[in-house]
Amino acid sequence: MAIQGPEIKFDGYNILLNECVNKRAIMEGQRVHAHMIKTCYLPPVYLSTRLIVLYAKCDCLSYARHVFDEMRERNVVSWTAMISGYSQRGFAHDALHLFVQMLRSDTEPNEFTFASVLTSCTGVSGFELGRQIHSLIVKRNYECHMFVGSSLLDMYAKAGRIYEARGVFECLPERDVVSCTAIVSGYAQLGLDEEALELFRRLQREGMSSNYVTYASVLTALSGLAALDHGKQVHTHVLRCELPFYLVLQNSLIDMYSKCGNLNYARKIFNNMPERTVISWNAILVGYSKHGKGKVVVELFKLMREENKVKPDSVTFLAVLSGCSHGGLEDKGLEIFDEMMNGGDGVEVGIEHYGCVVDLLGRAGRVEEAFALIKKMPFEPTAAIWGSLLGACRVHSNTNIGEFVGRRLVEIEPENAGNYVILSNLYASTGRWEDVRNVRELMMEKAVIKEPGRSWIELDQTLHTFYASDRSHPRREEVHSEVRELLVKFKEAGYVPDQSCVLYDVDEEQKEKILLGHSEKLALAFGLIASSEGVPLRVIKNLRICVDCHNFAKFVSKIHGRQVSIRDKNRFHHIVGGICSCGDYWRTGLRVTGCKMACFAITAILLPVQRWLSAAVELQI
DNA sequence: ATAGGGTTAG
Repeated sequence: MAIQGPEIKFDGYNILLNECVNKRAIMEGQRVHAHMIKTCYLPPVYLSTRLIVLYAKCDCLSYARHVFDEMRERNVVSWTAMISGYSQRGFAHDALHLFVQMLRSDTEPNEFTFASVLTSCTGVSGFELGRQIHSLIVKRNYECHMFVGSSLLDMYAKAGRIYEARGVFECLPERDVVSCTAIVSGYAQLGLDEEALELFRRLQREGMSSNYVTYASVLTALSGLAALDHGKQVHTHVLRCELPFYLVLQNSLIDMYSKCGNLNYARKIFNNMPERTVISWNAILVGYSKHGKGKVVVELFKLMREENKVKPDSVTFLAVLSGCSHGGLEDKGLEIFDEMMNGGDGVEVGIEHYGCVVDLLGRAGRVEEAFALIKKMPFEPTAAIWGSLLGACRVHSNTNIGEFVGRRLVEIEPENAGNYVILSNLYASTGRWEDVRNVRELMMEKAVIKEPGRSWIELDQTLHTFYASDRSHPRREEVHSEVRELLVKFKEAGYVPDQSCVLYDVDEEQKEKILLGHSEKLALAFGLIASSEGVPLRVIKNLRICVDCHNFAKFVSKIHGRQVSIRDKNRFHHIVGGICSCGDYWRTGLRVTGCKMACFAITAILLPVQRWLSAAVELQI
């Protein structure tokens, strides 16, 4: 590009800068900038604003800010350009700070400003501020503006206030792909998977259009439910649509297939990708890690480093470390952690990484070392980290450290009933009945049960959901009598109920009844009666599976010759012939009984027409 | 001249 001379007019600069913005040509932009400074002492507001946009888009925020600070006057557009520069690059604090300064300077924000600044109010911490900004928006009558509305509802959703988000959405006079996607993904990101899918289906019926972002969100919800058949439907559908940014969808599909228990599909998609981002690698690594395939995780990670096209990030290390932990590769995990500590790949060691290593050491029975690591790490240990160590103390019967950790946990996380259970079982194992009573009393006083236990199984494209002691399923009578029959059969084969996870202080018989009501037993029993012999059973559980149900599942696999896979909150358990891929190591889960019941069935994610189309296409993987 | 939704981890 040739710059003619000092006689060039302002609109000439404008055209040049416009080109630079479109091409993200930072070098050329800087030349134009330098030329401008030479020819005019202070450029007009709109030219400086163009420069701000250019620098912000090219990730040179400090240059952008410099231009902004040097401006002799600013208008709403220049303020907004700078604020959205910060917002889009993730500098939420700077964006908000500047927004407040803008208000102080008596510049009236417009719909562009609000849409942009709300992006920086994400998370629970930004929520209060977000609400204040909401009131400004209401006063200025921007609430029904499509861009502002989508941003606003997204802010509420990300702060966990889904009802407020839905309220904003319902008030929008018009809807488009973005606002619809925002609300669907809001539900999905909060783990309200059925709600997300139900809303998606309703909006589809009402004529919403979808793009790759929409399908990515739908796949998130399907991953959460492990709804494999529906996931395949969406897969065939997006293949037919030939959507742009297919890479993002491939990332989602890798995650979906691995969370639905189908690692082979996930791997095929990964292998066939023409290009991969760090998210693609992370998704497949996490997949293998959750399935306990530590060796594959390590091999893939090696490949990733050798290929050297994509840099590992902190999530990569999380996946690799937890892969080593679940796969029983302690030494390899420690080696990788060492490399991290020595700054090998330039990834900062975060508290989550320490958490993985604590888990890994604890699992290997190296409880003292795990404890020592917690004490010397430069972070305040979280409840999750103490909890992981407590689990290790339980498995490896380390009463000394266990007692210390248990007391600590009960202090910092008094609402979590699971902690009291482990602590009291620990006391019980050494005959300290007085302490057992005290802990139980404390539990009754302080603990709250947050999430009811729940399991589901997918058969013939329908998700059958069971809550603890469920009596709502249409075939409940059959299911319950099947569980009772299984109990008798399994006992003859050597099954002994393990009551250590039962919270309540009741007699043996009562405890056995509670155990039998556990939702995964109901789902397994239903799977046995509702599917043909030899069909593998795939059960998903929202919490961690308990020792007893794990054992029960082993008997299902052994006596009935079924492959059983159970995905719990933490990982997959693949059980064949009575042996589980997890090697019988996990932290105890918390059970709840007598809660509300429901039976949720979705039979199709896409509209009938699209379903018919999908059925005609073979999956191209 | 300035604007909104998404994919991995926790």
